[in-house]
Amino acid sequence: MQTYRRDIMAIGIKDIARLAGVSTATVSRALSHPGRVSPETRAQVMAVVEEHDYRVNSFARSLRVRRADAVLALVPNLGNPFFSEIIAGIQDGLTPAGLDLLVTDSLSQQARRQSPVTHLQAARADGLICLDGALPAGILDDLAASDVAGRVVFACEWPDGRGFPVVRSDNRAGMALAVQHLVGLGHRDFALLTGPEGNVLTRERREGAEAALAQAGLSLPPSRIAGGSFEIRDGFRAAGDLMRMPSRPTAILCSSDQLAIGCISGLSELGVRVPQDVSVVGFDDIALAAYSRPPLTTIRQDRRRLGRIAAERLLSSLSGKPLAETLTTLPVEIVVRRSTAAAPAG
Amino acid sequence: MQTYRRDIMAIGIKDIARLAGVSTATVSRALSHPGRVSPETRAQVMAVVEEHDYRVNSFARSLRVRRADAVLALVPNLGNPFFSEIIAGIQDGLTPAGLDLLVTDSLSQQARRQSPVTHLQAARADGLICLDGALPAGILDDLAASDVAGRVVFACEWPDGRGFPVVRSDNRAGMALAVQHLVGLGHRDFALLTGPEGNVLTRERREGAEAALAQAGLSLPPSRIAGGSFEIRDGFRAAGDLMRMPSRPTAILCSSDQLAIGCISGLSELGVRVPQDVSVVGFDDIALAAYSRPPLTTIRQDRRRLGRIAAERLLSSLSGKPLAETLTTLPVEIVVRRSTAAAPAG
DNA sequence: TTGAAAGCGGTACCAT
DNA sequence: ATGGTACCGCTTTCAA
Repeated sequence: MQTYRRDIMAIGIKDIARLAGVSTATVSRALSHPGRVSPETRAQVMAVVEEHDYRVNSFARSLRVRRADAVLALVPNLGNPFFSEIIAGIQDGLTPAGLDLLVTDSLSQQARRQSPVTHLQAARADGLICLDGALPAGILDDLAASDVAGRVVFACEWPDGRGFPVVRSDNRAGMALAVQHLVGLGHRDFALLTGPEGNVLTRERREGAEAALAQAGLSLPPSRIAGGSFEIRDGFRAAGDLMRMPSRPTAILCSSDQLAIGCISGLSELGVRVPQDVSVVGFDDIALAAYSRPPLTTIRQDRRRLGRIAAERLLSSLSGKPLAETLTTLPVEIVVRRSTAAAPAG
Repeated sequence: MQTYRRDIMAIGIKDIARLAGVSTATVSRALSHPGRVSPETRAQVMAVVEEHDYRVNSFARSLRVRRADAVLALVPNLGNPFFSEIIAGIQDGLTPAGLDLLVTDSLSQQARRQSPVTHLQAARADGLICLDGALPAGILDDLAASDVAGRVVFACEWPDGRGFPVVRSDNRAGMALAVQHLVGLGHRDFALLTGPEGNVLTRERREGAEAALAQAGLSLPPSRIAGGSFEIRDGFRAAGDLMRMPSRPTAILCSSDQLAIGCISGLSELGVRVPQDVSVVGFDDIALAAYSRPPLTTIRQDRRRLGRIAAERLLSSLSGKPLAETLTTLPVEIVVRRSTAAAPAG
C-alpha cells in the first residue's frame, strides 16, 4: 500500500561494536544490562553510543525479545474530549515503565475492518486498555481467547459478564450522592437524563439513581427519563421535552456534565431558571463545569487516576502477577456548586 | 525494565506454509502481492490463513521492509481536550493508508528524557506530526537533521523560522473577523485575552487583532492585554483584572473559547452582563461554545480537517512527493451567537 | 509460478 | 567479563 521507506541507513549495533572495539554482544549488554559489563568497557561503549547518537532499532529488539513495549488504548471516539484525561492518565502509568502508547478509536478500527486483537496478535502491542464497553460480541470473544487473556483491561466502561479486569468509577454511589443532595434540599420530583441505550454507564447511573430514590421513598416514572446520549445537544433537547410535560420535575439528574450543560442551556432558552425553578446536577466534573453559568453541581470522578490505575493493572498483569481484584471501583465525590438549590415552595 | 513476554507463540508464516503445502515465500506473496501467485495457490493459502486467524508479525515485517507503518503524534498535553479533535483528524488521515497512530505528549517525553526524534531513529515511527510549537531548540535541531527531514510536519502550532512544513488555521484572519464584527457593532474600547507567552498562536492572534484594530483606527493599549494561557481559569481571573480598571472595555477578544467562557463566568460574578454591558468573542468554536450562557460568538477553526490534512501532507512527504507548499493555512469563519451585541450607548 | 536462502538488527546462550 | 553465533519471523532476490 505504502511504498516509501526510511531513506538512510541508521547506524547499527555492529558499527558501534567496531568503533568501540568490542563485540555486538558487549554493546547490547552495555546498553541493556550495564551491570554485566566492566565499568571501563561500558564507558567506552557509551562514549561511542553518545557520539553517534545511536538508538536501538526497536523492531529488531522487539522481534528478538518478543515484546513490543507498547500498549494500545482503544477509545470509542477519539474526537470526544471526555477521554483525553483518561488517556493522559494511561500515559502517566506507562511512562515510568518505559512503554509507548498506541491509540485508536473503534470507529477507525471498523473502517479498517480490523479488531484491536489484530494489534495484539501482530505483536504491535503487548496489551490493550479498552475504553469502549460496547464492543461487538465477536471481538469480545477474541479478546477472551486464551492467547490474549491477561493482556486486556477495561477502563471507565466495560462489557457485562465477561470477567475482564475493569477499572471504573463508582457510578452508582455517584448518582446516590446526587440524589441525597437533592433530597436534602427538599426535592421530590426528579427527572433523569441518561446516556446512550445499552451503555453500561447509562445503566449503572440509572440504577444508582433509582436505588437512591427508592430509599427516599421516591420513584422515577418512565416519562421522567430522557436523554439517549452523553452529548450536549441531547441535554438541550431533553430540557424541552421535560418542560413540555404537564407536571414538571424540580430536579434533573444528568448522566454527564455535557448533558447537564446542554440541559441548562435548554432550560434558559425556555425561561426556566436554574437553580431557582429547577436544580440540575451533572456527572464527571469536567474542567468547564466550574465555569458554566451557573457553576455546575456535579459528581467528580478522577479520570486521570482511573487511566493511570488501568495502566498499572495492565502492567502487572503483563508481568505475570495475578490481579488482586478483577473489579476496581474508584470513589467519586459530589461537588456542590450553584446549579442546585432548595426545591421551590409549592 | 520490563520482564514479561508474550506468553504463547503465535502461529507463524512457517506454520501456514506447512499447512498449505507451500513455501513461506509463497505465503508472503499471497498476502502482500496476491497478483504474483496463482489463483488456486492463493485460495489455498488464504484458507489456512483464515482458519488460523494468522497475522503477520509486524516487527519482523517492519524490520525487513524498514518501515513502521506508524506515525507519531506529539501533543503538548494529552489531558487538554482541545487536541482530541485534531488527533481524530490525524487518525482519519492515517486510517485509509493503513498506518497506526502513536501518541505521546511533550511532558512525558521529557519525563523519560527522550526526544520524539528517538522514535524516528529507533524506527518506531515513520513520521512525526507535532502539535507542539514550543519544543526546545535542541530538539528542533534534531528534527531538522537530514536523516529526519521530510518525516516531520507541524500542525496547529509551529516553531518560528525553521522551515518545517506546517498546517495551521488562519489565526490572523480569524481575529480580524472578530474585530470587524465588533467594530460593526459600534465597539471602540477593546481588550484582548492572550494565550501563553511565547506561543505562536498567542502572537499570531494578537497581531491579527492589532492589525485589524489599526485598520479601524483603533488601538490596544498594553493595559488592555491580559491572559497568559488558553485556560478557563485565566479567563476568569482576567475578567476581574479588566473590570477593575478605571475605563472599561466594551469588547473583549479572547484567544480561545476556554478563555472566553472563563471570562464570561468572571464577568457574571462581577455583575457585568454579557452582551449588554460587554461583548466577548472566543476562538476555536469548541462543542460547548454553542451551549454556554450566553451562546458564544466565536471563530471557528476546523480542527479535525486540520489534523487530517497534516496527516495527508506527512504521508505524501514520506512517499517522496515534495510538498506543494510548506505552509498550509486553512480558512476560519466567524460564528455569531449571543455573546456579542451593539456597544452600550455612552 | 514457485522455492531456497540470505539477510533485516538486535539479544542471549554457550564458551572461553 | 567478553566474544561467537544461532535465531526472532518475515520479505525478497535469485534460480529453477
